[in-house]
Amino acid sequence: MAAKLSNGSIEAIIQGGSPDKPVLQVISFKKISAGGSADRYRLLLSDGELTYSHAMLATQLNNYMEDGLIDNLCVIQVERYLCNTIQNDRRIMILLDVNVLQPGSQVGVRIGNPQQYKAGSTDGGQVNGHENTNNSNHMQTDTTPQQIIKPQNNSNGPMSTNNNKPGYSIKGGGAATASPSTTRVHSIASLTPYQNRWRIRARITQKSSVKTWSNSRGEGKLFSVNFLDESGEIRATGFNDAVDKFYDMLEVNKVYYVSRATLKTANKQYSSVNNDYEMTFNPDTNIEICEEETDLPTMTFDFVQISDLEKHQPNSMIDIIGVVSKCGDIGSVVGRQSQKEITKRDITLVDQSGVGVNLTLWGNDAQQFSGDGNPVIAVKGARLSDYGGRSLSVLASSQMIMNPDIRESHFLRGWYDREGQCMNFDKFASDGAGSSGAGGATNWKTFSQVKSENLGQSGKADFFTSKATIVYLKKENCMYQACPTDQCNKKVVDQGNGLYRCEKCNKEFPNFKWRMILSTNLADFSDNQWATCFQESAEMLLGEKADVIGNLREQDETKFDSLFQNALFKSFIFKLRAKVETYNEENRLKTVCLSATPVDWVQYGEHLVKEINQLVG
DNA sequence: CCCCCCCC
Repeated sequence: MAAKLSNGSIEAIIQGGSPDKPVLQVISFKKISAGGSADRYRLLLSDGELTYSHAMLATQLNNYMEDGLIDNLCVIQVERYLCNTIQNDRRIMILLDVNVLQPGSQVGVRIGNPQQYKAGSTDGGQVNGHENTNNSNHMQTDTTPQQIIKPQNNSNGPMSTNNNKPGYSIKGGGAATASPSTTRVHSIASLTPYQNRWRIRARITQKSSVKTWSNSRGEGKLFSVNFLDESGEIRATGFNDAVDKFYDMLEVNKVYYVSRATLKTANKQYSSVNNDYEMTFNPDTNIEICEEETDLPTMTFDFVQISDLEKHQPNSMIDIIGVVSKCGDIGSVVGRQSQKEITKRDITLVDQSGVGVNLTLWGNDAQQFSGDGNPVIAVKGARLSDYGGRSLSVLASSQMIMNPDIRESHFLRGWYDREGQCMNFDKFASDGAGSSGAGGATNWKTFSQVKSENLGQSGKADFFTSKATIVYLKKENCMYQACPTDQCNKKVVDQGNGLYRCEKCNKEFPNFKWRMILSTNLADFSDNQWATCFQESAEMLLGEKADVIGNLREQDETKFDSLFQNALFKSFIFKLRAKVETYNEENRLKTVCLSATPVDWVQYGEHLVKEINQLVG
């Protein structure tokens, strides 16, 4: 006794109608992997009369596939759906909420004798699209949220959610289901640069302040907002005139109709928003506030499990959730570029994958943070770095939420209180070779890898560790007379009267201290690399303290020279920092040695064994 | 057309 399918509903939907909660059969499905981002599922649906292959499951329902709730030949009732026109007038149906009425194993057969849907002239040749999945851009986008926090429409507090029950399907909010206003708008997930007539209805989840810029390409001001609907999210940016036109009118949490903005490919490196495209407001862009009640979500996450962070590219943006197992003290660092002091705090996040990761908070976030009670922290748009194997940083553009009222958070709370708090957690790259103290952060690279992987070329510094041999040391100008004041290493001016003047301290001293800046060419089996060693690492290479070396230079040139001779062809473990810097409009890679330590051959051997084992598989 | 987010 198979369920009765809603005959004719597919044709109705494709032709713009909105039949209520159609009952359909899933003939087959196909997982579409989108290179690193979340999977999407494409379904071949039947209403008993027609089959239709341009149907996608919203990714927040992916668990229906992963848990086997939807299988071949099962019968579903589609509680909520969208149907959008994409390029070439093809219609794509996105299933937003479904109920499985009968599993495929119970149904066992194709119900009725459905024929492939054939549109008029516009859809020609695409009826077999189910087996031919890579021909449409929409199939490869990954714009739908994994987790959705519903708007605060009841009394459960500010993070109220309707989806923290098992399965967490999104329930349509009564009147909003298939109402004319929802069917006439496009879903964010369906937007591409290749179509020009669309309108979305979406909630603003984040709004930046107005920022001005000035560089070689010009100057101006801009702001950006994130839009979110049931299908996904997109970032939109307004420049100059668009700032004046839209900045004040757009408010966080309010819902707007947007049309006629420019769509372009998003630069994922800078975006925490899960969309291949982004929007730029242009003079034609129309934005209107939507005053009606909507059931649009307020926030989405696409969480990465901590143990999976290694699968993601360093410097990318990810969403993370974990329990604060350790909360470091507040500290401060001086920015290399800005020379400004900034406060920071390192905390450790853990999850049920059994791995812990460092998360760095900056400025106000660091100051205000308290780890009391081991809270759950969710961060949308944290920056992933490969320091220490993997670590995370909360940016100004990130959204950090303490104890969010979502399913994952409740799960982690229960797990941590029950067992997590007693567990020992793995760390990334706990490969201890080359580290003396607790740090242990080791990102091993050969010099040929440094080049082939373009380390330091991204505009950000890259840190790595190499075992290398000194093949050349540049003796000239490797030392200077520096201000004797603690902390101040400014070069002093010899006044010729036995006094040395420091311009920075604006003081004269009867003495100075020797400081070193030593250029060295390092080699490993794969390539060689110039690096600059300052005081401590230079002392390590030469095997003497800087003040001794300085005095030798003045008093015993033979011994001074022999220090350099003896250092040649010695090997060390080098921690290096590489970054492209610009001198006279010329870019070159600058590599600075942060530390040099004698090779611990046992540890280094263990590291090599590990690498060999990894190569073997 | 921004895209800096800091330290090891």
